[in-house]
Amino acid sequence: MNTSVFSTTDNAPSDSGSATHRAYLALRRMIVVGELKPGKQLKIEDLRVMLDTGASPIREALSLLTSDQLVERFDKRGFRAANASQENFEEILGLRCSLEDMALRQSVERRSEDWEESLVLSHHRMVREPRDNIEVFEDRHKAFHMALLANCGSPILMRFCSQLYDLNIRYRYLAGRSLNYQTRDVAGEHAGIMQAAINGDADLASERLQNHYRQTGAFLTGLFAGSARDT
Amino acid sequence: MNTSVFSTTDNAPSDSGSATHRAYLALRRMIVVGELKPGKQLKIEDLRVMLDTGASPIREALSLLTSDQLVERFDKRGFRAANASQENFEEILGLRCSLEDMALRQSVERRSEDWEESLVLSHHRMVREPRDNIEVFEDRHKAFHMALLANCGSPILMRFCSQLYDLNIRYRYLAGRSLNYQTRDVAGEHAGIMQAAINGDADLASERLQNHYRQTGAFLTGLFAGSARDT
DNA sequence: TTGCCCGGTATTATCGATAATACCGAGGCG
DNA sequence: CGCCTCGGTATTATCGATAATACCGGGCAA
Repeated sequence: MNTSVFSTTDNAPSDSGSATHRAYLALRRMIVVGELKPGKQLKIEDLRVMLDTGASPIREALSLLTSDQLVERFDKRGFRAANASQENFEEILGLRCSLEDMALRQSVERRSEDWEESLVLSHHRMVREPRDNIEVFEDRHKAFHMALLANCGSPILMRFCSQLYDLNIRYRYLAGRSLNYQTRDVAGEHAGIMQAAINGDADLASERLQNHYRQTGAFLTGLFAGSARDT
Repeated sequence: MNTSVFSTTDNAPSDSGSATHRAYLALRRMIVVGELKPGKQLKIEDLRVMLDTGASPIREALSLLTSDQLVERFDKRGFRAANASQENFEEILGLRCSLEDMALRQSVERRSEDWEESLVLSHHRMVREPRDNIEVFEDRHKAFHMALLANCGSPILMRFCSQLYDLNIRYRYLAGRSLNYQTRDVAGEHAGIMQAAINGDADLASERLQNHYRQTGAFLTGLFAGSARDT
């Protein structure tokens, strides 16, 4: 299936791959961006109609998403979109910081020209992308962050990071894409991380990366306080 | 499905759960213990006959195993048991050391009476178990190691560790259960780790745990050198 | 009135059949 | 002689129907 670790929205034409793969991508997108709300029962029949496909691909896609932790399965009682909670969010944030720290340091340690170039490239693609289509911008954003880690030489670790990234970004969407990017100089943060990485300064790069995440994290955690939860 | 993180062989009666769940457990077992060799094509039809069930449960089980990294999926070309390689093994070993270190330290930091008791208990169950049925002993062994980490408070991290454990133990089976346990005082190592954990000495516990893993790791790596690979 | 039991209904899990696709080998062409 | 093309065959992917199961509400009894 999706051998590539990144990409929430595959760039291949939408008719590509199997029905299962299409369903997988579509459902993942819907969950990540919050079209399917946390805890929501995912009824096969509904989804089948919604995506205009058979029940089997849906089932299989949901199974796949289960292991991405985006869907929970209850034996004989169907599937649900994964629940969201502050604890869960903080767990994800913490793990992400730890694992990405690890991956980033390895990436830097083994840095090469190719890697540096891929960084510059993915960074450029991100900044070039206008913000009017949030979803594709977020794709670029993920691509950039994954590129930072991609040189770590550990596919499994990459996979974990990618998963965590998706779990995390979901909270960003859930929180509504309100403020956040406004006051901070996010672009500057990105550039700073990249520079440190290219310069081979793992400590600095990692520190900047962690700050980058924790700031967004603190912001989101704040929202949890006075949140009108809708089920 | 399997909400419990551990347990390779579920202890519930074998007819429990859905056909999918049964297939999942059975296939996982077969792959982990090496009955299905790395790289082997997993033909739906064969497995269907072997496990005496329908094709759908098999497909779904294979999908699930895909995300456990025990099965690889090739779109339109079916499934295979995951490949094994020295790099892969070393990657797993390294990640395992890092992640379990993290989890163990958190566990120790938050230690409680309940947790200490669960340690003693799972340890006892392991040592009590005679070695004549390797598979159930390995279950106990895993249970013990997972119990060490279980107090870390991070389900996702636990899941990762569990996955890595399975991936790793597979190599142990692949290497043949030859020597290994002979010369070393494995029992002593286990007890030592547990003691340090209970005493709240995270550094010592982690160090012992790492040694525990790396020794087995070095042993297995050695085997890779003069190995007659059978495909 | 309150609690329990029993059907009806909705939904999932599973199966068997069909359609789509890839792999392999034989034969033809350059 | 080697390469390419064209079926034949094996295998997968998908569908539609059926069986199994859980959820909900009405009716009965205490």
